[in-house]
Amino acid sequence: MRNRERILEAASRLFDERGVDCVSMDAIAEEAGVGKGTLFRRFGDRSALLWAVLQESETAFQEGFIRGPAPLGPGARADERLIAFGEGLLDHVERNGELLLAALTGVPGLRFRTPVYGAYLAHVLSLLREARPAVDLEYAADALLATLSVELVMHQRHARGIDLETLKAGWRGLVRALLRA
Amino acid sequence: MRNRERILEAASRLFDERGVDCVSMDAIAEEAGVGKGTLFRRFGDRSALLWAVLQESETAFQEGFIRGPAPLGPGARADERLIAFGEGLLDHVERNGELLLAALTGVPGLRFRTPVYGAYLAHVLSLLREARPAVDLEYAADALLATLSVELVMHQRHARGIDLETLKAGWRGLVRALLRA
DNA sequence: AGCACAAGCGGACCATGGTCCGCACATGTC
DNA sequence: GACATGTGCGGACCATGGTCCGCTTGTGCT
Repeated sequence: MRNRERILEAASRLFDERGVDCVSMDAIAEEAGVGKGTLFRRFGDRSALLWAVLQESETAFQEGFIRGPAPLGPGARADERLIAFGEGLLDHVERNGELLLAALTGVPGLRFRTPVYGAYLAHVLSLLREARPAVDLEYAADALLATLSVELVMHQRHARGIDLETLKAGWRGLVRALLRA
Repeated sequence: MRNRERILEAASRLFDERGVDCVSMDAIAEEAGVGKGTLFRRFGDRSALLWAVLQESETAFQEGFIRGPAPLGPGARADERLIAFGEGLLDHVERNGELLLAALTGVPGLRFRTPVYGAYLAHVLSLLREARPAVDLEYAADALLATLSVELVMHQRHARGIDLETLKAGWRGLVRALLRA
């Protein structure tokens, strides 16, 4: 079905023009020239539509840490990879923050049920197992990911005005402190 | 104005009966015997109404770590107080999770703009300053609080089924690892 | 008491995410 | 070509959070 593409293009266009929060589902349907029902039949809900728009960029990031070049991908030490993962995720949020934030808003806890969170968690957990810090690894993995949550990072960047490099430095410090343990 | 009390009581009653998510603003207005406009004039929005319902319990918790007995309140070492703070917050979420979750859902980033977050942040930051770990203190404070976020804790407890004691143990381990640095 | 004024209340109204059903059209069969 | 069947589309409809305005009610002055 070509409708799916038309909808995603219409949505992207409107998001660029007006910002994600100012685009209603009705507006997307109209811009795409389809009925509103079609949007919801194809995507289920608003959040899923936003994920679909993000998918390309999300896949690229995941490819990067699963199969890409070191230090993000395999080949570097676990501590270096963990640092690179956080820095990469911060960059990803820098580029796609608005969309990510909107995609996670609404249903509470959605974030954790997403396959994306599963992939991140599995990755961080496997790096922690390799690095063997003296803490509960599962707990630490959630804790580290919480530090990189879109909501927090967006708040640090835009409400508090902390610059990206400072966040990356904070992340490096945190990871090193934890792995030293 | 006695309306405020009537509304809060009606809301609490309905929340207990049906669960927070199954109670609409219209239902609260009807139960309280007031117009819907009155709800919004008094509280501004749904989230603020929920905070008002929570206020007593929230204030008690904050009193506890600001002025209460050690180790939660003043008198213990910073590391012990930080551990007690996290355990106390976990207990608080255990008791009020549903309401807290609902109160934070909706507006993204609301969590961080709340005076509650400000109070927690200031507290954690001051304990960290006292404990002097070798990390960026502001970054670490946000990171620690992110670990205790209602959304994450509720997910760990109810979707993943991790028990409260395990979370507390994880928190203790995390804090000790960080302060060792 | 009668009147002028202010406060604040109620519920009609709006926007938006999400649902649902009748219909149009494409496809397959004779 | 005519007809049966199924897919999937559109937009009316619903629920809910939030807004707004006209009116009631209480207050103070004469």
